[in-house]
Amino acid sequence: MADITHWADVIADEVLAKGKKHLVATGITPSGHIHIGNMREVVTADVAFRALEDKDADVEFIYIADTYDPLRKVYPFLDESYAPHVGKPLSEIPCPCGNHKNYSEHFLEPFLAALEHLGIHPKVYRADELYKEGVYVEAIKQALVKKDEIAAILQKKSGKTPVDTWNPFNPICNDCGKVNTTIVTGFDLDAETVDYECSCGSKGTVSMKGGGKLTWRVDWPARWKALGVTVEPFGKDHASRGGSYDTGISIAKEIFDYEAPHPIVYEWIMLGQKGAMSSSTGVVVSIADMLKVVPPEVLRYLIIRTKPEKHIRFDPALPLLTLVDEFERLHSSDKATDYDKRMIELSHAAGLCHTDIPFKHMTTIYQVAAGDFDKIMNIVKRAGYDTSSEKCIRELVDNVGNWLEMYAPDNAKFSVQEELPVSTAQLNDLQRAFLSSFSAILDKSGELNGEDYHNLVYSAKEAGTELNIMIAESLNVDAAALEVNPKELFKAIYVSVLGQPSGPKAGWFLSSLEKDFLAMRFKEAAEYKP
RNA sequence: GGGCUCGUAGCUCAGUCAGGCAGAGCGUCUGGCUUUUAACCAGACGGCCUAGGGUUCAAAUCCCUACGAGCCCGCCA
Repeated sequence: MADITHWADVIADEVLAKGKKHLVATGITPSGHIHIGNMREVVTADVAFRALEDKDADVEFIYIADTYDPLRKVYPFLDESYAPHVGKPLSEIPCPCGNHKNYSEHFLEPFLAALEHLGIHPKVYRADELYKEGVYVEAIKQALVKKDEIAAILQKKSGKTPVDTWNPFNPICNDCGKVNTTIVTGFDLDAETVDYECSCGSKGTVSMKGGGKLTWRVDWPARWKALGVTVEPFGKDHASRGGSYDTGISIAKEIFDYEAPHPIVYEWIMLGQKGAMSSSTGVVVSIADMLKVVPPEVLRYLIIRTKPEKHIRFDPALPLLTLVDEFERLHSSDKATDYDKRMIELSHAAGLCHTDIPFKHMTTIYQVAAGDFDKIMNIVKRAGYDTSSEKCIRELVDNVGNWLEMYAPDNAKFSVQEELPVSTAQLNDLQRAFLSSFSAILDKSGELNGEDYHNLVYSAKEAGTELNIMIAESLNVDAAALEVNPKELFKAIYVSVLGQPSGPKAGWFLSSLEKDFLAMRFKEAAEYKP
């Protein structure tokens, strides 16, 4: 298929058909750890933003943290001391670790840091500040005045009859501090105040500036109007008929006289085989954890390669490596199509450095070197990779080390066995003859580099070499009749050292180990009879 | 009880909007690299496009129905 347009560019075209000036908005409630499911929203918004920029639209990009939402419950990661705070706005609750200004900042700070790494730079707003600054005052007034109209819209669209004390505005109780336990008893448009009664027994008056918030379904369209939002991605939870986007369209138009933003509905990210990512089920991979393991561009690519309305199946184990691989190939491929190039372009996160060492390959180097950076650098140099930027290599090494520790499946790991592996019992006579001869040669030779080792192993099959003659003698056959398959020899090496039939490139691998250790180990293996 | 999205090679997915020969990567297999088994290169294998019906000269693509997967609304309006 020729001329495949990336979804971001399709969206940009659709949006541009409506006008030239745009505001892309995204918002997340920082009620808990912000995970890579949430990341989809932000990356989706950023990609739409970039696509619009590329088409010379007059476009801005904002992120609104819903810091004024109430704490819904005591989440599993919170202790019971949070029970009295349930119902209070997140921005008014103490920080779990004590190092941040409040509860929402605790979760927001690492997330904003992650955004930087991902090359996403929206203008950041906090809902509590917007309310306190009075940005919502006009909307609150209209909502209070048109309360019944709003109720009618909600009833018609979502099919639910509101209770008679319902009000689009929820005052924050002056005494108990909760936002979901109050009812509105009156308001004064000139003084910009609202009267309330709270289930805690308190009665009082609050300001429209920071004294309460609009209920979510009204808050959202009010925000569109107040800030001028024209494009916004949101999860499918808001997207169904009767859902908050659906009611938002009507409320925006009929109450606030505003056209709802262009929707970008996205699906959830499924974690491995475990189902949807969700804080409540504990199926979560935080963005911070992912950034320890892969470059930010790969995370962007994960989101970008899939259309928003499709699930993304994400598995941080081996499939993640495949993803990294795919990205690296695409990045350096000269066969990339325009579509591929566009994806790479959109994946780009500024200020990053690249090495030409494949991630997958580094997992081997890392384990051969047992994580020792100097050894890793030696191996990398010997292999002829670009070592001009040690910093880049170190970043890669850190990622790989974390991946091995956090997500690598056992079959991707190997380790040099302390004791002779029992599987050496399976070695055949040729393999034993090879190992004992190999060991003897190692004993009397000087230091060998990777290539030496490599050549030495292959010399076994060439008539007239020392190793070839020794093997023939050991097997008591004529050297001319000796047939040697190097594959078998390599297998013998891996089994003796790692206890498994395959392993990393033999030359480098052996040269990274102590020669004396190898000589002894191969001798033991050759003689081992259970 | 309603609604939304998805279903294409062993795996992950493009292609569906705008109908025109069934695609890519990974994996597997084979071969090459005068031979670094997790490097690299080339090739091959691999499909009832979930199923059934309809529209059409022509359907993975549009329409209807069923099945499967995931999710949402109804509770916090």
